[in-house]
Amino acid sequence: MSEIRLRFAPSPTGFLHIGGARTALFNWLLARKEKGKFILRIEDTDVARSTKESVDAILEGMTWLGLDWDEGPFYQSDNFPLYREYVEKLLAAGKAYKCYCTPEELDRKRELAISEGRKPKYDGACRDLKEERPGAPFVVRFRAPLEGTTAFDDLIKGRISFQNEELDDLIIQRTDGTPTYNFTVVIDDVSMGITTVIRGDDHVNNTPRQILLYEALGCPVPEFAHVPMILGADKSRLSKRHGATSVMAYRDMGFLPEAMVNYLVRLGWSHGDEEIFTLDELIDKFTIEAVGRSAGVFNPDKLLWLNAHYIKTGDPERLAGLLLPFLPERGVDVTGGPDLTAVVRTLQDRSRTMLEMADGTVFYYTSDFEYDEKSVTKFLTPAGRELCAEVAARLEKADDLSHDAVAAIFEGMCADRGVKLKDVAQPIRFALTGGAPSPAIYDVIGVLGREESVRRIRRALSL
RNA sequence: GGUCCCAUCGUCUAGCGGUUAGGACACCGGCCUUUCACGUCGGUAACAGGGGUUCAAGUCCCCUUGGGAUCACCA
Repeated sequence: MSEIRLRFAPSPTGFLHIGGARTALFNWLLARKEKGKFILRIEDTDVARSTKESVDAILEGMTWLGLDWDEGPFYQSDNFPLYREYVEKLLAAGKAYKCYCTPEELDRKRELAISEGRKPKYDGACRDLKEERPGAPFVVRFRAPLEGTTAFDDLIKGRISFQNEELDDLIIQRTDGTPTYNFTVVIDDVSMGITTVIRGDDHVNNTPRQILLYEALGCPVPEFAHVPMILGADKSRLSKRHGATSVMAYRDMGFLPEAMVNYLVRLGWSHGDEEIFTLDELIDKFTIEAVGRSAGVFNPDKLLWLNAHYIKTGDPERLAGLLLPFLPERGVDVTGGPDLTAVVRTLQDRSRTMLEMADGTVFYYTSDFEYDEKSVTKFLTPAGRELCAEVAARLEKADDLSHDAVAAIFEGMCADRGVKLKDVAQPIRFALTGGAPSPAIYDVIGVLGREESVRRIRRALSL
């Protein structure tokens, strides 16, 4: 069997959004699984709406998710001569014809049809025109069959069929000579040798027209797989009012790409009871047939849970690197402070996003924070002060600040003084962190180091 | 409105004729505990409705209802 060739073909009119990313992911996974090719094509025939910024944003999003492409990016705007050639070919074969109807005329007919309760499809006024009208502006329409049915076996949805009479003669070339979408996709998918088209659900209605075009061109029809839409909590199409829809916005909100990939793939696809998948596992286990047929609601809570999981189990060093961009805006400067990787280790279990983790780093790198007055009286009671002073003294003599060693110091003190751990840990936590929820206090001391820990305790005691 | 698609806990889903309808997120309890978390144990919660087919239907068929997509010289 020949190599499978798939493509992701976004139009560069905005950033890479959640839905597009999932479509790209499914294409990529199948390509990797079947050892085929994954091709990136930019659909920028709408010159007015397409921007370079959007192209960059889409590539950035793909790269962030780890979806690399084997060929491209190709730009449809580079293929205009090719499309023109095919239009001529169809025209010469009588499979397309020139239509001189003006947009105004068409609008009028459409309105009329709707008001009379008829289908608003092209009436075929120019379909059988005997002669050309030199100099007159025209569009080129595809001569679609009037009867019969066009059907295909969707890899996800099963057999879908349409009555040809429902389809009208679509415009393949505009008055200005530029080609239209339904035509360019077909030409490109043919010329790029695409064997399988995985795309959004919103394209099912375009599929029969495209199949007819393949047939008119005498080209093999690819397989189709239409992936269901992603909806917001109110079951309407996912949009800004449901929250961020840009993939990169999630990076900026402190999400890890592996969490996003894992979430996206599980939205509409499953493998038994499994929830957590690495990219490699996905390549191994993914099948397009297992993708569900119904639309799914985007659930930020579950994404958050996955993100927490990947932060918890992630490599601290890598996380430290990813954390860096979030620190300046919090006034955190790691130079001269505790080792960031060590800091990350204490925060992994309690951070659901890198943003939360970044917040958690602040006290480590702020040695002159303010102590809240109310809390001072709450934690630094006479007894608390006494205990803190002794901890400082014992810490000063300690040469090992490993978790176990610090634990031994605290436990030893509790035994000597006959107090509960809580009685000493809480005042110390307050002295070291300013009272914020913090990682385990033994670890905080270990990360802060002896000098800084003692200094902070003495400073609190001086209040 | 026409056409097309879809329908299991609130959400993502398992189920592919015979199950106490399973898992996950969220939620609610217990435990753990130096704060906050993590973790752990347990709990609430679903086959949209109606007809068939069958010894047997969440699973197959039809209808109803509900939801979504699409009907451009946009992609």
